[in-house]
Amino acid sequence: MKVSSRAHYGLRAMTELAKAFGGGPLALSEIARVEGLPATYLEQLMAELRKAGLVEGLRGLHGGYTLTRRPSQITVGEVVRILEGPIAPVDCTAEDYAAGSCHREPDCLSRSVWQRVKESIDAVLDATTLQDLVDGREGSRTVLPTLPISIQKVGCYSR
Amino acid sequence: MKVSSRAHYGLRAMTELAKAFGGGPLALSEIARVEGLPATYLEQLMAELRKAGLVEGLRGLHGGYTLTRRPSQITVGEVVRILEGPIAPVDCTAEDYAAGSCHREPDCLSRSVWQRVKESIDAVLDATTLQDLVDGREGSRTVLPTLPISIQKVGCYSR
DNA sequence: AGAATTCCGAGTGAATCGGTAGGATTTTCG
DNA sequence: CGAAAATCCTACCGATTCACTCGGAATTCT
Repeated sequence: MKVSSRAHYGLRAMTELAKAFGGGPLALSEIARVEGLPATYLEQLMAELRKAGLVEGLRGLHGGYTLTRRPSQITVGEVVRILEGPIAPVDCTAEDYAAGSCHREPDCLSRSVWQRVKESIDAVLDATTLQDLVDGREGSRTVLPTLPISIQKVGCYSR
Repeated sequence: MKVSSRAHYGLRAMTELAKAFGGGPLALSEIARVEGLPATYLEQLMAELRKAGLVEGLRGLHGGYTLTRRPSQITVGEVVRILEGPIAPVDCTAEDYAAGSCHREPDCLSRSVWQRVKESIDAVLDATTLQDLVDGREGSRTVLPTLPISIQKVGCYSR
């Protein structure tokens, strides 16, 4: 249950861009220096974030990267999914999983718990924006959909 | 954010043992057949679960494995941690992480979100017992400690 | 005795991961 | 213009990990 360094590095780069938001573009070399990341590797990650439309690159002298949206409008979930692929502890919990394509599904007892794990990860990642991270705040977005009932209970009991 | 096949297979094997609990020991070959898992690979996983004290093996004819505790007293979290290692999206969220050993910790903005991801995964895994899976029920154990506030909120708002 | 089973440790092929290398293109500035 | 600084693009690569196999020893029941 580790997150790849791709997602980890990429998110760190995005927090730097969030801090720099409003000023000019931030050079990749600068991000790499501040965060202590290998520049050429980070280059690949930025390319994917750019293709996904989260950042744009400006070439030439004084070039660099900028966020295409305000930091409060970009969730950690977006960033992670681009670099990490879909959040799915097991294949049959991925969004693109065709119901029934695992022939064991009818008598599979373990799927439900992985499904709840996935949903709870999604909930955290989608509730948190880059701005939240910069402000050192917990996730500010309330996520509406189906949450694990066991967790909802705990939340309510706690009052 | 995938779970290894070790944990996945191991949990499936444990659900079979949970179903068989109370009867005699269940042979590994039988588990492998029913679950469609490679027997010799599963053998390794069972060895780890045995060394951890979750199952015991009985050799010889009509031998096999049995759970050492009732299925309602074994959580999915225990099983997964044995086979998967500690749940930690990034190293600095592991239990054995010495605070401050990552020199970037003071200005690391991303750690908090990984910490909340870890806690929410733990919450799901520790709330669910093998008996819950057999009964097709959600996690029955309420987990007391610190849950992500954002999620608690959602739980309460939903009433 | 013999069959069925768990136990044990080494080995292996392929995939993935984290990272590098080299160069082309674009932009700014003197 | 021409040099410097930056992004873009594509291929490669070494190490590790992963999922799995193999061979055999020890144990237990019939």
